[in-house]
Amino acid sequence: MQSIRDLKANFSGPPPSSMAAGPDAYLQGNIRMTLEDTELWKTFHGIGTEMIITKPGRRMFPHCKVNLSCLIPCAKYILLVDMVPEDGFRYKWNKEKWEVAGKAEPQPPCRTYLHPDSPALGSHWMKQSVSFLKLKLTNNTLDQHGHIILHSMHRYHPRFHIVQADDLFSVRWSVFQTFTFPETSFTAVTAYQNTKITRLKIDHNPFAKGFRDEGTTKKRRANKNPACLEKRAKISDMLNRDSEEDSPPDFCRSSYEGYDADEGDLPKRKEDDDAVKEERYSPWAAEREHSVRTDSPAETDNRDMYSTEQLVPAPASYQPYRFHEFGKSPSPSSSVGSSNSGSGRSTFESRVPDVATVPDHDSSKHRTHEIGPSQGGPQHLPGPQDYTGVLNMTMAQAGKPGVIGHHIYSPYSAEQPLGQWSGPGPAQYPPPHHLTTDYTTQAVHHGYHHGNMAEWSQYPLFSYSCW
DNA sequence: TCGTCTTTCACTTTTGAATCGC
DNA sequence: AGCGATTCAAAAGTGAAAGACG
Repeated sequence: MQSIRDLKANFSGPPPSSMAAGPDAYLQGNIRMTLEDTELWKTFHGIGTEMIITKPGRRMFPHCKVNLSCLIPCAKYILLVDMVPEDGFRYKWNKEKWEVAGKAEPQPPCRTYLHPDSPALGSHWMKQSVSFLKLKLTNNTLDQHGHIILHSMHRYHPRFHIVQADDLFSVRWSVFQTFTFPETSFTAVTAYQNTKITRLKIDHNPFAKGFRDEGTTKKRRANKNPACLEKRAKISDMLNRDSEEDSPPDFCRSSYEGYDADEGDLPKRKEDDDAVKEERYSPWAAEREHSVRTDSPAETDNRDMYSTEQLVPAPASYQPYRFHEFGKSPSPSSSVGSSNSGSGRSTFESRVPDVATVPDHDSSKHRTHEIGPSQGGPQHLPGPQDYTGVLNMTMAQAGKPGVIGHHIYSPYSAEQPLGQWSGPGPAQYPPPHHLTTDYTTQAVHHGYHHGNMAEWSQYPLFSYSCW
């Protein structure tokens, strides 16, 4: 097997898709990932997607659902998702648009969501769409449920990783392929700011059916609380006015208008989807135009922001953005490049070696160093990717003799109650549990790997710092 | 102290999985 | 064993109150 270090050289520049493959995985470079419900995502994105985050954790809506193809049917893959900050700013909703409100908070412990089916054969991943429905977002930095921790009023986008690996242990030796989709970026909030987003969510999320202004529910609500209906009418009226008259040029209108006109019939709107100009109508456009922050990534073309992430082949439904303008990517690794020296290393470039060559260091120590608020302030951009978390998950074997002294959650350890996670965290966060046992890669317990992988999906895989 | 912004919590409704009975 | 009805936990947004901050 080619050493990862050797591979590094291969990624000193934008790798052609064929090169995106790792050792023994030449096909990886051809992996295709397409986002499902892109129309819905684009509709939200056109307005400025917001995702509620709560202490107990909140699911995303729309939720991430992807299709994979060009995997090796008989090879095993692991699928992961993490959230990366779009930029180093905190935002506020002011007068119908988002504005920069200062520097971002120090990044909370970074967590990665492992798809419960992982690892699974390529054929398994390809036979149907892969849903991340159960992925939850929280603003609770003390969260012990493995939810992804985000800061409110900050912007993020999900990043999907697929790794060819027979088990979690071998992840560290594998090459990650990372995919991002511009339309999935969102602002984490504790309460919806944009009423249009609220409306969209209500009309598309089955669980929010009860709040729709139609059918029996409407009558019931009207009877119970006329004031509520009145308010809704107001909102509705406001929305209409928005789209009809003084809709600010910087504010999206087309997508929502179309939506309003044909409520709950998304597929039909597809025809009008050309109207969904994510760039042109996104509320973020306002920021790009009016924000005093000229250095805000928001000012760049949205597509560029993802370019460094893309190793994506070009799916019909979504054209990935390939490597260009590396330095502008909000992704941790690429940001590092731009912040450090402007070298503009691609995410992929940095990631590959990081994954495989990560030393068995004390990640908690490392972490404190990396994430701490002292790290040059909120604007400090993501540090080098530290994939020791991947090791952490392998640790899993909890309780098995072995390896690295990483702090990890161990569902198998009697000493550690389920729900304890172990992402090495910065000083301001609760100290991770320390396993009394160490691991070595040889300590892999095969039985474990074929056990309930789903349990691991709730625990941090990547302990790297995002900032 | 006051005002604004953000977060939290109780509430209502719907969904869907689990359970029970025929 | 299979099917339909029922139960209940989880998930959704609302709106008011509390908390944080300048």
